[in-house]
Amino acid sequence: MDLKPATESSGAARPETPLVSTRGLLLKEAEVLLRTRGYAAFSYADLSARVGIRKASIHHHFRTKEELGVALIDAYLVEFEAALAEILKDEPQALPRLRRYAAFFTGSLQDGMMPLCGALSAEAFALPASMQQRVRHFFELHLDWLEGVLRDGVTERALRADLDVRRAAAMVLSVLEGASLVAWALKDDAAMEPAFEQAVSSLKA
Amino acid sequence: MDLKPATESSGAARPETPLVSTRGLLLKEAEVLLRTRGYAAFSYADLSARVGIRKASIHHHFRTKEELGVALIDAYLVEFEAALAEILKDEPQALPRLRRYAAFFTGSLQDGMMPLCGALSAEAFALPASMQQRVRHFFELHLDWLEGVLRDGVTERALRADLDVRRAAAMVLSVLEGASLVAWALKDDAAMEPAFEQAVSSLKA
DNA sequence: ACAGGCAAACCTACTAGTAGGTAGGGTCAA
DNA sequence: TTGACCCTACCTACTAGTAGGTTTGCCTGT
Repeated sequence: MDLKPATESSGAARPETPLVSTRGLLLKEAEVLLRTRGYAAFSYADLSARVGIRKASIHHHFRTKEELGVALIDAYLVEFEAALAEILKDEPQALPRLRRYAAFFTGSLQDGMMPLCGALSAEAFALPASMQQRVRHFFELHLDWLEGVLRDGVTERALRADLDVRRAAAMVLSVLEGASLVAWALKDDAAMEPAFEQAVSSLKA
Repeated sequence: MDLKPATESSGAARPETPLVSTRGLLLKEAEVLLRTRGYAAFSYADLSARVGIRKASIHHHFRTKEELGVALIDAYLVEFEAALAEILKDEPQALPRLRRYAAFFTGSLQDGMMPLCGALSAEAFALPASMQQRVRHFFELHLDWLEGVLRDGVTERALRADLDVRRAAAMVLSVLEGASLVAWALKDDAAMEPAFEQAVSSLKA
């Protein structure tokens, strides 16, 4: 169904990998559903309607819903780690790094979605163990990255010398996840950035 | 099934309201399910198993799941408003008031539950409209109350004179909801209170 | 160069199980 | 005798997942 731009000009080009793989489409649409409705509240029927293949065909790519969920988080995690690394490369200073980090959360909301792990956390207890484990790993990744950024900020004297970087990292992550949650429920993200800036002001030297 | 302590000593006492009404039990157990699994992921079957009446009998008390959900939030809201009023009565100062407020969130986690509206917010989009509306109202109640406490804190000179109280209120709510979410996913609430204190330190005079 | 094999990808048609909800009847206290 | 409360038995809609067949295109042997 229209995935290939025209019916054929066969011969010349490499034919194998399509521009967007069905698997990739499934992951993308499943992510949208997960980040708007939650894991329990989205179904293979929803997903099949969005992607344009039959429900049963999803099972060809992901044997179970759990496997889809796990693949989804794993794919997201890879992208996210790359994005975090890029921030470190682009921005030398702690405060601009934190603002770029915060932009992930504000950007999600502007796209009409919850942050992935924020969406998953609330129903963590009802999730398959393999997914719970990945959500935990994801948060620990955030906390480790933030801790590093904050530590650099202290040595660079942009942040308070007496800062407990682990606790401060937990605070930054919390305020952004929480602000996302509140903004999502209120359908109003105006308060997100100010809340973040207010919280970060407690870290400054 | 044992709801009434003994078979009867009829006559003397007012017999009408049993010590724990089935309706009350349903609300209580539904709240636990909602705050641990989420709205979509708990069922009338789960609830009936916990309360000890048949699934169909739940419909005698709550015609629909939505009606149960609404009643649950409304009941919670009444209790919560009373608790907030009591803080204002007991504690004259802003910072102790905020700490008592934060204790609602840490207390929830220690009881093994998410805060009610934190649990609901993530799947807000998938909720019936009547419940979405009440979640919004609940957050606005929080924000209004916090705003008042912070404003008093400013006049009492415990908090910074230049504080934007509305933004600061959003920050306090966010950090607590977010810290709950992270603690819930990590199954570790040790970082909650430090994160809160760190955030609040940005408000102090 | 063409036949045959093969596997990826998708389909229709189905399953068992569970979701929320309904119909109607029994019990018992006021 | 009414009505609150709870029951058994049932309904329809939908869930994730399965069985088995069709299409498509690449790879290989002759």
